[in-house]
Amino acid sequence: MPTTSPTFQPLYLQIKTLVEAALERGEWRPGEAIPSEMLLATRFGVSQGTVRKAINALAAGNLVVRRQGKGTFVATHTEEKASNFRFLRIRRDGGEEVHPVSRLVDMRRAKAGIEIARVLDLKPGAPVIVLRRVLEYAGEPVLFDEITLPAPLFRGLSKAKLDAYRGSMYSYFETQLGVRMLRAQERLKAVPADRYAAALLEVEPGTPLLAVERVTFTYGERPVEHRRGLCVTRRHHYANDLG
Amino acid sequence: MPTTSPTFQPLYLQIKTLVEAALERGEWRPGEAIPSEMLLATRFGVSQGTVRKAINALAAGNLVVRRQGKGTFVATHTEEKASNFRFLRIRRDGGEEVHPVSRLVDMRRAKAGIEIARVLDLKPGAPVIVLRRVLEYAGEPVLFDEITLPAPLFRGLSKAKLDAYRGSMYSYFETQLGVRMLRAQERLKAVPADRYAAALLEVEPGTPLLAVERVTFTYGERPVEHRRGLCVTRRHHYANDLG
DNA sequence: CAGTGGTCTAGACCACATC
DNA sequence: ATGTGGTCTAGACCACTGG
Repeated sequence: MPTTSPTFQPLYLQIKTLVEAALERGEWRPGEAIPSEMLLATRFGVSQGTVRKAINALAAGNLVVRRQGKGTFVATHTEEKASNFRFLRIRRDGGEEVHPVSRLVDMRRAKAGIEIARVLDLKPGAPVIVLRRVLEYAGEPVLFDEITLPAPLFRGLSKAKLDAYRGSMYSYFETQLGVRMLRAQERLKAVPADRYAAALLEVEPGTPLLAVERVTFTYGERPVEHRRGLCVTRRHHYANDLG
Repeated sequence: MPTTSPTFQPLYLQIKTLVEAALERGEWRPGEAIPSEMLLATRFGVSQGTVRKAINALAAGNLVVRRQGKGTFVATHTEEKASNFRFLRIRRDGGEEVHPVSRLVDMRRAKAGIEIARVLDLKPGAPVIVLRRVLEYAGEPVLFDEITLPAPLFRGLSKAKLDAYRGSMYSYFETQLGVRMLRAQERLKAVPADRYAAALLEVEPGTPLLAVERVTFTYGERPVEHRRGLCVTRRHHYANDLG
């Protein structure tokens, strides 16, 4: 029954919160099916229709994926078609889809600067891990990323293991470290290539590059990654749909 | 009752198509309320719940806006909060929201080149209107747009009228010319400023600029605008959310 | 075949806005 | 008080998947 009160929240949103909490606590793993609507309905003591609305809301936020006839599954970065597409917006100009390959440049431990600390909600000087990598499309270096992660959350990350892993970086974080990337904010600018990026991306210093700054969030809107990408847009672009 | 057939389409989607057609034919004007769910249900001979699903689908595509207790309204570019925000992703770095001001540079008639013709689904050489304008944030030129429109659809467009109009360009198109912008695709690159853009944007030639190429669609996925923007990203950025 | 999500209905009631 | 969209329920049936 609905809770009538000044801070009214519909029942299906309360159910949504409960299921979301179960997801966060790992009751079902990424890729696994969650219980059927009927089971959840009896578990929470509401009708199937109410559970349906709750799950639809979760599906709208890409926390779960519905598949008719099969069930509802915890979203994962592991099996997304061609292992990409939810967060990577860089495309070839022509249209032919090419799977980029990631090449890890280096990895080191560092302390959070004041800006990184602010966006990751850390104390300045907190330990972080900094990864650098290059994405190559058809052998051509296109994107240079510098990725900053809070060290405690990503304990156990090693260059060797990441190098050996087949699959996307977010897939690795999810399956090996238990950190799930759910949502991200990006800010784009145009900047000239510095000497270091120019060398890695095989362009002249000063070449205009697309700078993509990303903050990625996990459950509870907690920021867990900062990423700065520099992209050569000679034969590639950043695609965006405005609905 | 549902139509059982090999090309099955649920009833609510059929209703959605009917309402969409009514919107396109202008049965209700932008900003106006459409009939209540009950009225539409009797009109189409289905239950209120089915109409609800149809309208929810339209609302998800931003064709209509639902307002509890008031009704469902045809989406409009005229009253969107602060007259912007659905398509303009350029923001000040700081965060203080500043309303940009549009300054029309020139307007001329031309013939579609091969590329423009392709994206606007016209024949090469078809008549188009080309607008150029600068967007200023707090008096500072930030974005230079070159906007190409199919001439027949935008008959009656004049520089004087556009100059005099208070409100966004899409609001003008919608209220004065009956062309509604519903959806857009954007492609972003980083490019060096040419001399002309550099002068208008008050930067040095060669300065990296964010190039935003947009194709905008109206009902039926028909492209009706091509736009190329060049943006100074010294104190501004392009904001994007990845869900 | 049984089980899943998806659709459709009818009715009751709630929250919000307006008069 | 009335009318709007929003929630909740219960039940029936449909479409899809897999054994």
